[in-house]
Amino acid sequence: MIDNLRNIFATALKQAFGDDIIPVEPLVVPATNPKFGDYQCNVALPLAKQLKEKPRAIAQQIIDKIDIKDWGNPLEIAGPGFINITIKSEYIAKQIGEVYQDENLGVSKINNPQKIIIDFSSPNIAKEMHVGHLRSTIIGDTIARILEFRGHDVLRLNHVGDWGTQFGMLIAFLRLEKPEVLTTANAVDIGDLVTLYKQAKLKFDQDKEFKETARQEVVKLQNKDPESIKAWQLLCEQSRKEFQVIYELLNIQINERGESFYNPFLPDIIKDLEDADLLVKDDGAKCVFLDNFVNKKGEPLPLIVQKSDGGYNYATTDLACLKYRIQQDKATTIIYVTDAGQANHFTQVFQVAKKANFIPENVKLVHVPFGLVLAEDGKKIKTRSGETIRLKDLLDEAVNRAKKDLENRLETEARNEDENFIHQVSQIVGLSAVKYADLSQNRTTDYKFSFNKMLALQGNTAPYLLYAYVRVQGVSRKGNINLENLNINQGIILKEDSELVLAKHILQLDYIIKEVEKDLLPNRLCLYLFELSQKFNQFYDQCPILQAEEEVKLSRLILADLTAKVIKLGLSLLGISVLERM
RNA sequence: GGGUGCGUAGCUCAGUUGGAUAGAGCAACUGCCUUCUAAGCAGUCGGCCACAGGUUCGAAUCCUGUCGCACCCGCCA
Repeated sequence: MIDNLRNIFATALKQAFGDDIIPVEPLVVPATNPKFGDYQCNVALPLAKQLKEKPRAIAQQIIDKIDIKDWGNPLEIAGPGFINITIKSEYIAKQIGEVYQDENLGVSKINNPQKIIIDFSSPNIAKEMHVGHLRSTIIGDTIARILEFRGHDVLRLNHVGDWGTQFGMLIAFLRLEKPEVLTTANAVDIGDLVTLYKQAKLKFDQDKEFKETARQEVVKLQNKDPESIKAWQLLCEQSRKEFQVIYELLNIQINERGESFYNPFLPDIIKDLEDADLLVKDDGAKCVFLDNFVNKKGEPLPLIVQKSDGGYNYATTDLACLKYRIQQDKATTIIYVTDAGQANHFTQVFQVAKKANFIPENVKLVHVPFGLVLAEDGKKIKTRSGETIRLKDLLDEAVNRAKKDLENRLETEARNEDENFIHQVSQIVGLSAVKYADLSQNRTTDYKFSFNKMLALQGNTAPYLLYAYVRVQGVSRKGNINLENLNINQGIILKEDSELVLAKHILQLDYIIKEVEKDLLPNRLCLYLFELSQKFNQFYDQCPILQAEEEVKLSRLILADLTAKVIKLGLSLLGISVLERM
């Protein structure tokens, strides 16, 4: 819809002022206020300077070139020179019919699909996933789903922390304390592993002799000592299984390709940087000096790519990663979903990669940063004893609370439901509440985590959206109507205000999805779905469906069913499933 | 000290990239269930958009400065 309008206005602009006109983007946007119509074109104001004419006169000349009678009411010039566009309700009705029959609900596929890598989640081996991994995991997943839906070729990569000095430490410790862990699968669970890790760290910091053993263990690992590699693989396997539990709970698809994958390519990176004349030895470490990054004294800051002991660090891995993803995976867009604290790191790595000519013109590197999850008091989220909260515990609590809410409601409403129903509903409500609460915030800022707010049945929450969907299914059950078999041929009738408002909102799905694809802000999709649910509830309140006369009833059923379809699609893009009853 | 981000209603947050009288939700208060799930709807109350300048037809949005908060800053990731 909006694309059509933009084309119409672009053509009109050229007809009125010639091809040389410098276009102002965007040409058409949804109206900021319903009283200004459905869409508006604001270009006359900025063009005033360029054309040396009055804005209202410019607006008039644009209007004169537009033939509107098929789809809109006469265009109006308002205020200093805004052009207000109102779409005829017959045209809206026609569009609704088309969207209803389109399997993608009017969202077109992209013309030039890209190969996109999304790097997200990325927990560390031998550690448990905690709240900190929540945002990366679900934001990354949502972005992947949206880009896939638009037709891109998406590769989801889990850049797990599966390498580094800490493994030497852990393996050395286990050799002493729990050797069976290193030779048998499933000898400990992850919780114990985390405890052992902490003990190892303690010993590492206190015991000089142990520290040396740990160092030697790193060397053995790096030299591919079979016994050490075997131990390392067992540890990874153990963690992997634990991650999988979370991913299945959250319905996350992701391919593991950890840091260790890039080990063989690290020496080449140093060589590349050397060949590009970028490498400088400083204090024994090999570095690349950066532009626009200075230390306290105003001297350029280095990016260290090889430590003085010969070891590589994460900057090196990230460079190898970039090179591999571009050359081997043929990625044209690479997206990193990490916390905002790593913004500096990525600017630095991207800068060096560009200097080293790793990044061709057509490749886009995108850091998608997000803020922290805070406790309700605005401080860092922690358990009472001051430890980080395990992601598993957090999700379990959400589900348990959802279950309690449900059981309370069943009691007050004197409803009887079986165990299976209660389990399924609380599972979906609890998990979707956590996901939705996160995704509905603008990801760039920190947000306060509140079970009460996310599980609330009113407001911009998952349960509110789920309920709107359930209401439609309720109508179909009550009326004994199969929504799959509605006869669309009769056409849609939009007479009541709330019908028209709902219909117009449905038609914006296409625009919203494209906006989210562009700026990678899932909260905009959430807001759209929330407003959709609100508009549906208003319609539901004001327009009886089943009691209406036959033609109107069919039309309203289609509108309700289409709303449900949009909610279902929208939520699926957020990684959330719907319920038939709740 | 330098860098980045943030500061919007009592609370939690939007604000479509510079557009019209700044919007939601929660909380508080008032109405609406013999009618498709009231888990809803309608309404009232609530603002110096941190502060001060500047840019222009027009600023919560862009620039400069000040204050406050958070995060990052050479061999961890």
